[in-house]
Formats: sequence, C-alpha cells, structure tokens
Amino acid sequence: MYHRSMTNAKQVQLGKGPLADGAAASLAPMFAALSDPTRLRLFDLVRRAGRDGICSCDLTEPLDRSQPTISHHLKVLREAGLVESRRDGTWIWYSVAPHALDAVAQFIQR
Amino acid sequence: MYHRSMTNAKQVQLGKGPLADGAAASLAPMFAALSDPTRLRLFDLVRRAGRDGICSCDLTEPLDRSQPTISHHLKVLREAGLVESRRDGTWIWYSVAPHALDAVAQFIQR
DNA sequence: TAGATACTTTGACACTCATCAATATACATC
DNA sequence: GATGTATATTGATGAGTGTCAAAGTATCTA
Repeated sequence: MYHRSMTNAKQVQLGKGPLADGAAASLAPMFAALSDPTRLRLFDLVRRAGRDGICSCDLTEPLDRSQPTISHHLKVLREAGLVESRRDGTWIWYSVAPHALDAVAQFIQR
Repeated sequence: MYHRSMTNAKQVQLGKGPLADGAAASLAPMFAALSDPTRLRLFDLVRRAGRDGICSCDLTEPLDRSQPTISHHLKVLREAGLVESRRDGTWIWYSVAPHALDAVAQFIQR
C-alpha cells in the first residue's frame, strides 16, 4: 500500500520572527528532496506531465538510472510531500502534489 | 583569504524544455545548502540582518551549535553562493548574496 | 495456475555529512 | 613580542545517501 499517498508535508506556518526550530525542521526535508540532481530532474518531469501525471515506467529511461534507483527517488519525493502516486493496474502514475512547493516558495520570498 | 567571497553560484539558465543535466547539477547544491535545519535558520538570520549583515559571533549562540559547526555551515552557504562575507578587523560580517535565490525561485515558479 | 510486466524492498558499498574537541590562524591591543 | 578575541581548519565519529544487483510483491492475462 505504498501508493496510499503518504505525505509528510507539514503545514508549515512561517511567522514573522526568526525561523523557528520546528519550521526549519519541516522545511529542510523539502529542500533535501530537491538537493539531488537526479531527483530534481525527476520532479521536473513529473511536474511537466501536469494533472494526468506520468507513469513510473516512463521515468527510468530519460534519467539513465536503474529502475530501483528511480523507485527510491520517487519514494523520497513522495514522502517529502512533493509528488503523489496513483495505481492503475500494473502501472503507477505520479503527479505533483497540490501546493507541493508552497512552503518552499513562502520561505524563499520571505 | 577565505573571505574573498568565493562563490560557486552559476548563472543557471532554465530553458523551456525538461530540466537539463547541467541545470540540475547547478541547482541541486543550492537546495542542498538549504537542506539542513541549522543552515536554514542560519540563512534566515543572515537574511534578516539586511544589507549590513550580521557578525558571525552573533550566530553561534542562537543556534545552539559549537563555533566550528557554525563556521562550517557558513562556509557551505558561502560556497553555494547564498551568502557573502566581509572582514572588519577581528570580526567577519555575513550578508545575503545579491540574487542569491533567483535560480531557486525561478525553478520553483516554473 | 502459470507466466509476464511494473514496481518495491533488501543488502551492500562507497561516499558524504553534521557535529565537536583540539588546534591553528588572523587581527587588535598592550 | 605577548596576550586575548574572533574565526577557520583538522581529525574523528556516527549517521545518512545514491547507486545497483538480486530478490520480493502486486497486478494482469491467458
């Protein structure tokens, strides 16, 4: 049941003062999820696929990594709350989670 | 001469197509620099200090880390092109590098 | 039930990282 | 030059990461 869309995304509320300990702890994993080149391109491909999403099977080849490696990276993105997955028969479709990057964007334009 | 403002920030040009290998390789380190909670708060403190910057000596205490650790993190931020440093006597002042987060913002609002 | 396809998990390996104590360096003052 | 303060570097350690091959799980079809 890995496709249950398990999301670690916390509702980060950035106050006005210095970045709180908890907020930093919530934000850091999202940055970490994007801190690997392969994962960045992976997320980019998923984002480009729009609402429909993209099949995991179509992600392995363009990134030139083994299938388990892609699976691992997708898991990292999913647990960071950046992408969602939905099973369709044998296939699994990935799409960007709604408001995925809101917290990150909020921090950056702070 | 560590304060020579050595910046690894590349002028990332994000095209219209899928995220290129090189662009991903340039972006990832900036995300990596922000992927640690302590470093996130560190960057936030520096950013809050505005143009004047903030003295390294004022960063150790609020983050509850040893002086070498803070020094290490500042180096990471500096080499990622996110902050700059300027020596003033015995002290060293850190401030946010101009256009520090431009590439990251551009990627996020892509 | 058997085989095929899509995907995940496990185990291993080389590598990186956050952290600190100890030490070194740079600068100012005496 | 000697002493003190601010910062950097070194070395060590425990924890985490990206990667793959091999094995496991889930789903479909025949």
